[in-house]
Amino acid sequence: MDALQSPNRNQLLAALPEIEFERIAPHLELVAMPLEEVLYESGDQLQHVYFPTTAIVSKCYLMESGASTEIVGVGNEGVIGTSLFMGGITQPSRAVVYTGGYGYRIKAKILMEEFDRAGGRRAGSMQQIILRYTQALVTQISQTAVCNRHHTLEQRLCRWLLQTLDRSDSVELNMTQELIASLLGVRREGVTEAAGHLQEEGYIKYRRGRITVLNRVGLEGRACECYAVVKTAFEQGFPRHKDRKTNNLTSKLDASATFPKVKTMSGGYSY
Amino acid sequence: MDALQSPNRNQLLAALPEIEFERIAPHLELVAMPLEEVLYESGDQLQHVYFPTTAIVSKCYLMESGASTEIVGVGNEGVIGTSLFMGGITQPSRAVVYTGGYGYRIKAKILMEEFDRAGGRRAGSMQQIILRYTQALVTQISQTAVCNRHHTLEQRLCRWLLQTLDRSDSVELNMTQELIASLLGVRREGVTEAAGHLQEEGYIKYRRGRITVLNRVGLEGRACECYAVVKTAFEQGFPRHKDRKTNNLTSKLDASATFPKVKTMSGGYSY
DNA sequence: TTAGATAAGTTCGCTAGCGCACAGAGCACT
DNA sequence: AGTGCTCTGTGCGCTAGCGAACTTATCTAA
Repeated sequence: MDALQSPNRNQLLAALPEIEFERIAPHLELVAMPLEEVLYESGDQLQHVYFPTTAIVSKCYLMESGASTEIVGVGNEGVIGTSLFMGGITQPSRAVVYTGGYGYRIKAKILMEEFDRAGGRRAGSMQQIILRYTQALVTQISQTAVCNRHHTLEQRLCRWLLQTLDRSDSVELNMTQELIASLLGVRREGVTEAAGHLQEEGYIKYRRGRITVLNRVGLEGRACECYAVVKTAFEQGFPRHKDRKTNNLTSKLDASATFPKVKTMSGGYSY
Repeated sequence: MDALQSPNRNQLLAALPEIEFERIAPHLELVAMPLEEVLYESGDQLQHVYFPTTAIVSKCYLMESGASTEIVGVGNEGVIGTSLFMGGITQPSRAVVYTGGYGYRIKAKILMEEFDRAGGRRAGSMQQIILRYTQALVTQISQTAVCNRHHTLEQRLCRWLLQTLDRSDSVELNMTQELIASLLGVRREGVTEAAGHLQEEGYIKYRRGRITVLNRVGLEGRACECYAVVKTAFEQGFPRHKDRKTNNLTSKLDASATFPKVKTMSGGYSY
């Protein structure tokens, strides 16, 4: 199996103890998550929960005016479908893939059983992990609220690029300014201007739908405090860990072999 | 006991089934929550969890610049301290009382035990209620993010007034424009202008630290869609319910008799 | 190689909201 | 009645970001 497509590539699955992982492994299904795919619409009941490995997903709110804004992004550090565990209430947001890639999905019902499974008097590992992630999610969304109110377009762009970079395994991001603008909830021209500025200073290189980050540290200096706050919150909830070895994988996982390999640097994820 | 100071006044406590409520009742402690009191600072480990009855609390993020913005408000519809249940990770926000009143608090450890208590294979009621509330909280924070990005000061002010009104039991709110401005994350003068405008149109009356809402429906018309979105999300998670009768209350609860009564209309809460 | 499409860059007038400075207005306490 | 303090109102110049219309660059496919 391609190591990049191992479930371990998703940090939440990787954080699961062996026993719990083995229990759900037969139900994990590797799926392609192409650009623009909508995982769920606002108000949908969730059928599946997604653990991205290389794909990056955005939860967006679609305004009455037709405009759309990202509330939070989810990559291999997280899971899409937390509202399922929170009582199955629907959400007023949609989930869209904005960087095509792969991920594992699992039927909502099955994962829900694992979530409710208690270990003695305490909650099970799945529950612990999901709740911890949800807390990090809350921090991230909160910071977005603050950021939208107080920081400039350029600062927010830097933060967003860094977060996307952290979820990616390359310094090249494939996305148009139009797409970035719609996620940041600003004009496309605004992104052109800010990105042009960053380009002048040599932090990034922009070429028709492809950004190359040349100076990551520089970007961090230009981003607002929000980037660091979110990153810290995540690291607090999920301290660095060693990867679990993926032996004894069951049949369904081997389906990954049938998927085309994705060429990437095998860079570490540091979000 | 003053009905207004009954634990039932908090909607989450009221939603607890009798058995679960009785179990935690001896540990509930009625406390005064005066204006400006800080329940916890950014980064604190939580010692208590608070269920407001008449007080209203704001979770704020304090920026490096010294400015502060509200992330979400919590009144008798909710609870302060959800991060405790999410793995005990600290939050980068502080909780401050912005409308003085009362609430019940309970030691974190005790409530945590109740949270982890499973009913058979399924989660207990406390867990269900807290998680549902957390989901509503996420929606609310998300909407704040959207709102901060797209809506005008006046729209946000209307939304904020309505939400505060929903958590209150009167059409009179005691708060200065300065306070409102710091919660909305805008200039005081901006609030003066927007509030003055609403006053001209007869929606509200403003007099030195005291707002009277004269035309609630009018305000709803001026608010952005965010108000309705959040309200709907909350009603979906917590459909209207009948109040549980509060018989068999234990000793500690009677401590309420020693607190001064708060004069209010006995208006219904409709948030 | 050329045509068409899509992405990125540029310009211009406009507005919401900021920062600052200051002028009244209401309340509390002597 | 007066003093002082805190709140509210107003004016002015300034900036970030918007909306719209347009040009230029780059990629793709016939």
